[in-house]
Amino acid sequence: MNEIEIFLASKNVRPTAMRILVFRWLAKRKTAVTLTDMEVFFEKSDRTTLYRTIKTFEENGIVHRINDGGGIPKYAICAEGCRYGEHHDLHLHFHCTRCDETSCLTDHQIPQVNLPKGYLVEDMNLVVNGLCDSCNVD
Amino acid sequence: MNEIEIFLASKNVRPTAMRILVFRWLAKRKTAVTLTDMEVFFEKSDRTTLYRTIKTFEENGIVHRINDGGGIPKYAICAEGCRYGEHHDLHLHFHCTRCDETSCLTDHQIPQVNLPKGYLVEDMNLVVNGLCDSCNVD
DNA sequence: CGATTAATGCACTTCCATTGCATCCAAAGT
DNA sequence: ACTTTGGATGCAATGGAAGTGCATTAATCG
Repeated sequence: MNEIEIFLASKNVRPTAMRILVFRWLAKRKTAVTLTDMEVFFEKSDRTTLYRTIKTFEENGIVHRINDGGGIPKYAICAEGCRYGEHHDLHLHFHCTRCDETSCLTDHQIPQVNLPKGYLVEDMNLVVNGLCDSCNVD
Repeated sequence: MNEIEIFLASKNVRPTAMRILVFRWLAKRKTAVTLTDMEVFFEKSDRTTLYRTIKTFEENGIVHRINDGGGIPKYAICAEGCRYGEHHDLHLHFHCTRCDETSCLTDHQIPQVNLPKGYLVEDMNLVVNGLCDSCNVD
């Protein structure tokens, strides 16, 4: 078993060939991907399989889903220590309005916010829209 | 002309009967609504009309679109001084995971965030998930 | 009152997510 | 090695919601 197989197994995900391929591909990406991105790259395999693969990953704390406002969910590999329903990815997400790429700025935590009395925080999601460093070059 | 008609006209939106009804309804709501919510309430009128009504409102700074992570956009009336592409609604949004209602916490601004060099901010969207005061009553 | 422009309603298309079911594969027991 | 069993995969179909084209209606302006 290689590193990826061990990792998947440690997350209670059976390391099938497909899952290993998908994970390896995700790990190399610097920005979050949509299901359609996956479908384009893995043209040999079925959309449903990819859909369920990423869903399994999400449910087992391997990736987190990002909603950057575009309406289509994107996925990126989690930081360490995530579990389903208990993700530790309270970093902010940056969505570039020019290239439409969304990336995790894991070094940038979401600042503390105060809420009105009676409100209980479970999770937070901060998306910053603008120009990424690659596009901001006019 | 009543108050609503004057307001719509001031936003360069012709105050038709439909639009006045929709605006009045929106103004009474404490939480953001989906297109489907509107469709259910205004069962007499066509979905497309409601769709275009809310779109017109959005384009003219009357409502803002909220993406609470559920994938389905929601809408709420803007604070004063909004224009299209220049919304002043950098407040945070609270999404209750129990009742699925989303509300604007206009008193709570999004805290300042620092970004890596080269990144240009155009807009921000902070959604806090958790239990609202009504649901947090175990 | 007629002409012009915008708003509305209906039908249709499109885009994805999601599900049902049959098949395949791989692990676990015999 | 064979069988059994459950999960993984692939195909087909469903479903939900956004969006578009076009004909019709309503409203404004001269």
